[in-house]
Amino acid sequence: MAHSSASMSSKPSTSHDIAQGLSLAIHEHRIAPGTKLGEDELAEIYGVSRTVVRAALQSLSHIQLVEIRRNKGARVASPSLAEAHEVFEARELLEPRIARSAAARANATDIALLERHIRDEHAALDASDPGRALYLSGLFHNEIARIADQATIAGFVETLVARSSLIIALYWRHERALCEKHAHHALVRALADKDEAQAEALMKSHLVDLHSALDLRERNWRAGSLKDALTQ
Amino acid sequence: MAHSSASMSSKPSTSHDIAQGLSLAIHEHRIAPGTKLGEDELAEIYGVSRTVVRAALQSLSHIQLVEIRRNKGARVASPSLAEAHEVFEARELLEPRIARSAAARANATDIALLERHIRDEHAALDASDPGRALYLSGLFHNEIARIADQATIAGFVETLVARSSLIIALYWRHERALCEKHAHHALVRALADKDEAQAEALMKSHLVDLHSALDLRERNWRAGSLKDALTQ
DNA sequence: TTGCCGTCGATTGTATACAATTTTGTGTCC
DNA sequence: GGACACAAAATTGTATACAATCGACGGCAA
Repeated sequence: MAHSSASMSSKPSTSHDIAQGLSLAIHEHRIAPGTKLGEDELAEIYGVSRTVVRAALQSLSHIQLVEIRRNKGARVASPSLAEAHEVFEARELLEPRIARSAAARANATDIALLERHIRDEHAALDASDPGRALYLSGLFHNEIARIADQATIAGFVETLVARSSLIIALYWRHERALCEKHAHHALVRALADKDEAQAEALMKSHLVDLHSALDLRERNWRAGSLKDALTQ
Repeated sequence: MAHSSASMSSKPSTSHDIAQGLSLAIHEHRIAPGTKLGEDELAEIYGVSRTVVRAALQSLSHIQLVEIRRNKGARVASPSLAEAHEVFEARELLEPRIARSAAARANATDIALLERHIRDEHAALDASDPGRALYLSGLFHNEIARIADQATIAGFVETLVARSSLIIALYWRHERALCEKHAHHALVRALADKDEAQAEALMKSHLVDLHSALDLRERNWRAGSLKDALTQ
């Protein structure tokens, strides 16, 4: 149940742990897109050999959270604007369908879990931790995909949500407030009512909103210190 | 340009080469679902160390062509019937949309390439090489996704096509002949005519045909010798 | 015979050592 | 002062060595 971040010298982290830790740090915007992820550096931080770190980085590169170039090492991915639009187009294609299936299958336990996610998200926002709120918001979408019981598409959604986190870090318009509170809540209502058409429509419009909230100008930030972000 | 299969002792294969070689062998049904892929075995075959083989296997596990279980090694994936239906449902969702985009963007070069694919496929069938024909048929779908210029969805399609090859190995009804000749040819015509609606409809019905040609009973085969398949 | 348990062999997981490549720094020449 | 060339350092790629785990075989007791 522990967050299993770095600096836990007691347990010998596996490559999965490391991938999870890096993924969380990227999701919560503690590591910026474009940051170099040196193998020795990570090996030292997590107290393992480069072998394990390499496995973790390869794993993350497959879901395009990091970009590995031969003999050049790994960096946190930095999606172009074109890629950003592609990702949201893909989400607009997949997730409404998933929401429909989820509405047909959701039970009381699922609904309770989703409501809990929303509560946690609000708590994170109140605690001025927008990074964590964003991460939980992503989990919310993943959870709906899981409820739909279509592991294949759910896997795709997971990678799209992950990449969305990078995209938001790069292209989000800060002027526009987080309107997700209402969208997510309404979606859960539709799922609870088993209203498939409504769930599909709400998901679609929610994603279109997100997509239109991207900034078409230039990217916002870069780089950042790695060890600080990972060792809390 | 070489096929870069195994037994080419001249070039020091990279992990990408090995993943490609294994992938091709699986696509062409020279390696059956469920086959054990021992690290030492592959390392010897390709003349590299286990390090490189492990990287290749991990790579293939991410697209679910092989299944890696901790301390148990890697096997060629063996999708369940439920997974099989999931894969085709996902394809029915993604590929018609992709076909529509491809119709809007296809140029003369693209059409020529697709027609060449179809010719190669026929040639393979005439040469009684159904494995290669199946592989080329998969390439055909990948190529359409590439033409649509949506790298993200194209990547998804690629993994779905790959898994479809496993599914066909396990659940294909042999009684039903390869009806793909007409379907693929008609699809290319629609793309050449830039008839988006027709392309979308044809792709959808083509996939539904494939899906309905799956055998709901039990799996067909298993195991098989590895070195023979890889060393030609 | 059947079931259990311990040892042994085989296979995978991890760490370390070495080779190859890229990057960085420095000195020289124009 | 700037550009090029070369050398040194740092980083990644690959191979090998060692540790841990799993599975099979065989002995022993019930």
